[in-house]
Amino acid sequence: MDKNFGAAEAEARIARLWEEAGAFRAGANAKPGGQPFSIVIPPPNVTGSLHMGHAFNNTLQDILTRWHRMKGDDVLWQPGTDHAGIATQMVVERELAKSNRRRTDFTREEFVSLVWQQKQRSRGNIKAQLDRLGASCDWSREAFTMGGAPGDPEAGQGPDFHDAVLKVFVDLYDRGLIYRGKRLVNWDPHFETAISDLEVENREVQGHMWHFKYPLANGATYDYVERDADGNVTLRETRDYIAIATTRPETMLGDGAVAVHPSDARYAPIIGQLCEIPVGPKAHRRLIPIIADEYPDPAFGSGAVKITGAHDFNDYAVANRHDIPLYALMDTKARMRADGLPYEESALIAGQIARGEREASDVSQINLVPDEMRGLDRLEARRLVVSQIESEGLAVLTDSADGPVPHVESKKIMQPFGDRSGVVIEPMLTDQWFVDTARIVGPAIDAVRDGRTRILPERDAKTYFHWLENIEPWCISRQLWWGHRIPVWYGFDLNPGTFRDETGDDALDEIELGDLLLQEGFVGPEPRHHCAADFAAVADRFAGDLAGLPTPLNHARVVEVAGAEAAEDAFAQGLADYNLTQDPTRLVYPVWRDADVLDTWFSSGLWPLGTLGWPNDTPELARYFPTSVLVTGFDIIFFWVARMMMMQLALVNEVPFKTVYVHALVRDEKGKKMSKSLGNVLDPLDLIDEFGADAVRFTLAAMAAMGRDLRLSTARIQGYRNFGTKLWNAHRFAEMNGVFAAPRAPGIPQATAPVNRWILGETARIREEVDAALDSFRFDGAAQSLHAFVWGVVCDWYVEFSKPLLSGTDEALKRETQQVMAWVLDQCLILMHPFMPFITEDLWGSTASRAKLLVHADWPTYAVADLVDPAAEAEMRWTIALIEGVRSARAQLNVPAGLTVPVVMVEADAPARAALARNGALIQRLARIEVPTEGAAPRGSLTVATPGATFALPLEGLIDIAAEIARMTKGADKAAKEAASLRARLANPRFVASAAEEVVEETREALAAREAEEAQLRAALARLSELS
RNA sequence: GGGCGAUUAACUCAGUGGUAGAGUGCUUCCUUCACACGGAAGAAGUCGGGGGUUCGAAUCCCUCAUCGCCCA
Repeated sequence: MDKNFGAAEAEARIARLWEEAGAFRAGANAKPGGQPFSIVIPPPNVTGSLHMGHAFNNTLQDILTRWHRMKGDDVLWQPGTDHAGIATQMVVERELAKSNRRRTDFTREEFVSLVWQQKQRSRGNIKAQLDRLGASCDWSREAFTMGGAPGDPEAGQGPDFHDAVLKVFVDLYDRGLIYRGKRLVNWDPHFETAISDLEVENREVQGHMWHFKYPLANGATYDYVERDADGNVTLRETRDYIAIATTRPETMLGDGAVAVHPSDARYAPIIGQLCEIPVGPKAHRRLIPIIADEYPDPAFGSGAVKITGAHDFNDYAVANRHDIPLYALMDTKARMRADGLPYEESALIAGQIARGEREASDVSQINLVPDEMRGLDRLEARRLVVSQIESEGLAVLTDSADGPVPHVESKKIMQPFGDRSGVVIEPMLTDQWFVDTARIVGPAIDAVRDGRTRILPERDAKTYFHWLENIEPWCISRQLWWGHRIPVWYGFDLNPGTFRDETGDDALDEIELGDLLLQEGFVGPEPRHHCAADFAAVADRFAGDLAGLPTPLNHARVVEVAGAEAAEDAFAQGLADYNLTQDPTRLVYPVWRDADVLDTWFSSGLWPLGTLGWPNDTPELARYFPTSVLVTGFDIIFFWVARMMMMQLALVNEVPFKTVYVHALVRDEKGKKMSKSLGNVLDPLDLIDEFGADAVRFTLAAMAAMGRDLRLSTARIQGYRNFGTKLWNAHRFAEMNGVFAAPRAPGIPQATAPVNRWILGETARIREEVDAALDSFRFDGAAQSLHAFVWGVVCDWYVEFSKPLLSGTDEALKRETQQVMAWVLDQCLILMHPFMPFITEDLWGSTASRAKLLVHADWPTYAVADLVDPAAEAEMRWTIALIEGVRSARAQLNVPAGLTVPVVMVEADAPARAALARNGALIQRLARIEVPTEGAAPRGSLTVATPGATFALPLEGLIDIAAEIARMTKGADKAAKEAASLRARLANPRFVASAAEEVVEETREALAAREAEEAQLRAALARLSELS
């Protein structure tokens, strides 16, 4: 054997071994009747690459997966990737940009096909990276959240996710759980799409707060009075304006009201009055009402807030409460609108609405952006608005060194940014599709409350509840090209009105057609829409809609066109053709499909069901659903976990998983969250290259304390790489000593020597510890126990103890030790395998001929009760104490390390004598002493005290008596101090009365031991002081 | 502003009622026939401050301070 494990060479070789054996296939190594154990991987972004968070996440899943597989459970770890709408579209657009091309240079179909090609190119990344990590997922079942969608070159090879997603949309739509509405949504002006509030990152940035005056209508005035906390008047003046503060002056153009708090006495006199927005051409200044609402904070700014319902979420709520119109000011790129009615006309209509002279029904054509600002960027418009107000003297002034100046505060403000685009998000009034989450959230809350799904750590259940209990409608439409296109088609809302086919000839002549088409309301203002999984189904619905129309319009052929404009043309063309030919087959009813796609999370919300083949009734679905465990980061509890819970419960009325293990984040060395936009992402492959996958995995597991972020340091990884080497060299030692060559009986070896009986017991302890830790998802506990056992027990002690036995002359003892060591090392490999799969599999294969790969080895079930021999354990503890005592004394007194010294047993009780007799060989070797003789302590000797015995190392002349006195005094003092503390505790009657009996007993024993130790050391000290 | 969490050895972190632990680093010694990615022996913490509950508190409660995260 080499001195080190060659990770780079071995990892690839072993991965191939597993692959060729189909070792990770669903159900591999399952015992007859094995319990199902299933995990779905949190699907990584298909065009992405794995960062440390993924490495962490997948290491934990793999540990659980390998552990259960070895236990003989029927295991499935389901892998796959996510189509990641915006992110993937962005990757392709960025690629195109390199050759100066844009998405819009292509048709939608062409572009989507480019994305599929990109997906083909990059999806191997994820698998290759997971393979490097040793992730034992069943790649034969790889799934993709857009599998089977139009254009998928691999359609039919995996689960048809597209089918499932559309089915769910249609199902929820039919149940009234999905609706379309014009709502204020977060709009990303870079990607020109709506995004959900979870995709918005609120960041504090440096901003400004401007203070402006809104003059009261018709020059009205009021007494403005400010009071201090005691009610004393601190300011009284007559004002003809109301002051507002804003961080976004450009939105003033769309103001619909000024709001004050109903309790705010300062403004009570003017509630209900009108005031003037101080921007825009003077001739068409708009008046807006001053209203009372709970929203404004009287203590903030002036206490008065301008209400711009179409551009702020808080204002939107106020506007809805007070029926204030929502005037949109910006286009999809967040530039000031240039469409709609001219400013003058818009201002006029808005004024009529404000005065109650006109209904505020559809205000979308009203564009209150003054002509000179139309098309400007929002920030340019802001500058213009500010300068206009200031030049007109309507800014609130404040004193400065140069006299009064406009009051502009520099302050930190919270601003929303798109988490992908990084641009400032604009609240935007648009038509979108929503899931009525309030109606499906109940079962998701109940399932966790009643324990059908358990969230670990428990604290994260609070986050889950908090979010679900305050859930907002979920905007699921995205204005993208890459994604599941919404299965909704639109067509004109045609109404026969009062038209009758007077001629009764089931045909329409030119006059009749004219009567029909020109009558008011023939085409309704909003298109009709129908939802179905495909065009054929939806065409039937539209055909049904046409039934009420006069013949032959009621038999118009439903055809699909690109959009509303194409539909107008097609419809007109059909009518014209019919009119010319009277051939009813020329009549068409054109419909067009919704251009939007679904939020990626809508499809990944189906992940557990969809990957298992739902809606088909597959054997895997029956076997592995609900899944056993979901392992995921806390940052997507809302995004994903909660939505999966809601969706699976809404669809099949079952929870998607029984346990959710929520892990913390892997942070960078500064404790910052790793993110693509920050560019501080670490590549786990670099670490694997440097230290090996086993070391990286073990480190992550050892640091996986529940609910706490981990900061990865390479020093720690290196430490666990060394740990792997340690394990390796223990095997190398065993090989050199014939351990693997010796004949072996199956099962747990019989042992007679205390050292062998002892290590069997220690192995049983560690097996129980590891199982208990993994049962409770304490990955760190399991890793640390294994580390302490393999290094601290097996390598430090058992291997050392074995040396004199393996090289000794007692052949029976030698054979026994070889067999026990072979077994113990096998147990190390088995128990370590879920954590360090590569090195253990390699050693497993190279140290014996095996019936099965280690990945399929049987996980042990032996217990402490079966294997621990208390007598052997006590004896070995004593042996270790003696060796450590001798070593410590030697080292502290600078006895040369290589020198074998004589030893005299000064006193010893029966157990100590027995232990010495049975373990003399190991003690002599490890402590470097000669065969002990019995007698009084010679002059000038070192003293070593163990429970029940005192030994002396006669080293007169070699040692410094004063140093020995100091050492002994220190030891005696320490024992005395501890004894005193124990004595005090036992002297307290309330301790004896109220503490558990075994605690009291332990304390008594500890006291006795300390007292005995002190006595031994004092006696030795007395002898020493005679010398000096 | 609301919520959650953290504060333990020089560093990174375990440890939820019974004598303070790990990895790395540090000191001294050892190239002893598994391993220098090693061995042996050490030094090192008033467990953030204060108060309380308890026979007993790093651990439970209160409070303060500092830091972090999430939400507004």
